[in-house]
Amino acid sequence: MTPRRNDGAPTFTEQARRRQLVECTIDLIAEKGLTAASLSAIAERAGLSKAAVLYHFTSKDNLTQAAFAHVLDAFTGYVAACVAERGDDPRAALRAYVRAMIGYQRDHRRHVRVITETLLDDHGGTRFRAPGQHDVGGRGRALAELLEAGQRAGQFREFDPGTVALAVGGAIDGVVAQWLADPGVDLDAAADELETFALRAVAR
Amino acid sequence: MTPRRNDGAPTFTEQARRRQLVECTIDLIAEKGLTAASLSAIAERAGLSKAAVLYHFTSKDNLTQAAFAHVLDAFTGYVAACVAERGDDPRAALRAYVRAMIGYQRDHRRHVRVITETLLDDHGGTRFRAPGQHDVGGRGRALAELLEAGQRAGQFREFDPGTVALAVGGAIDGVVAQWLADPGVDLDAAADELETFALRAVAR
DNA sequence: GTCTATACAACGATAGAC
DNA sequence: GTCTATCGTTGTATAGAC
Repeated sequence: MTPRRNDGAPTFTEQARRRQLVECTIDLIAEKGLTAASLSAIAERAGLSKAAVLYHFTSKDNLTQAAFAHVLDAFTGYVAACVAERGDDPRAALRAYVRAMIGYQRDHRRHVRVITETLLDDHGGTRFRAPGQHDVGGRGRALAELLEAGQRAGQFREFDPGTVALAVGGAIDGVVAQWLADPGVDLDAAADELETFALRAVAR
Repeated sequence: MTPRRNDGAPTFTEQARRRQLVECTIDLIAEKGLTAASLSAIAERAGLSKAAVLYHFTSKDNLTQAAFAHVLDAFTGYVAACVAERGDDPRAALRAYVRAMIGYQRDHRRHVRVITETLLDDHGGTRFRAPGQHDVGGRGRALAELLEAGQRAGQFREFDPGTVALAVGGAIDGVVAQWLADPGVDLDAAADELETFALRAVAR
């Protein structure tokens, strides 16, 4: 009965509708926040009824998670590609990571808003994660492995890669969060600062 | 009419009721999260009706902000006191800051939960702040001034104190957030790691 | 398979009686 | 000062048209 179980053979219209609804949801969350992006508002923008939305997505949470995944995939994909380009040199890779993280968020404010809003929606637990720490798709581990590779290459000092990865990710999030709250700050200058900050912290 | 304007001469019962309601709110948020801490639930625990709660606090947001302020004051007070003890030596002060930030959050999980839950409640804007960055009471600036003092004393390298303060605060938040999500991690070991991480990053 | 229509409980908020 | 009664809106569930 429920078409969401029919993952093996999704209809054309089903696929198109899901994409459209995800798009509307992203727009609405970016514009007015998660709570203001009610099912009614999403349905109205998409031109259907509330119940029609719940036909394609079992719940509001289901829909917002789909929008979240869509946006996060683009984010992690971009960062991973940037880092992979400089995969040979650990120091360059770390710099590329910092620049990619900040550059993407600078250029995609609405996507960032969706990520934070969705992440911060309490999923019934204490599991609060800032954007830099979320381990969807193993991206949280990517930085830790980058750091570990640098240690093996003898370019970074001794430390626990997992903990330092959290620290570096958190440092980036902290600076970006400030920029989100007050776009007047010079994010590119902060990125430079952050680059040397991270390199100094892990250097031998 | 509304007693909340009457700040000059609050009734005894008024003060007591407000304190009681704030206490109930803190407990409920810590136990079940912000959304689950509905006005009905708070009223039930306090032994009054929903509307009676809204008499003492104009809105739910008003009440949760009061609980937030109450809890945050204790937090910032503790950290400020710890740092002031080592105010003479910038390096010791920075270490004290890191230890105090982590130590308090380790020992007061329920308070931390209230802070994050309240902070994350979207107040209609993009103003997302992680616990370490919030500038209530000028605590956000405290770290920046600490760093600046270290520069003047010639013990820290050249950098923008504001940006690096955000980075250090974010690094702490990142590690603590991971511990909140998975209490299995050794937070004390992470604190050691974070101490040298921060010192290395700002050293000449 | 896709959708409209309708109903429901719970929420935050308000007005007004006592 | 505290309560009851009520309102509009939210997310969700079900029935049934096409």
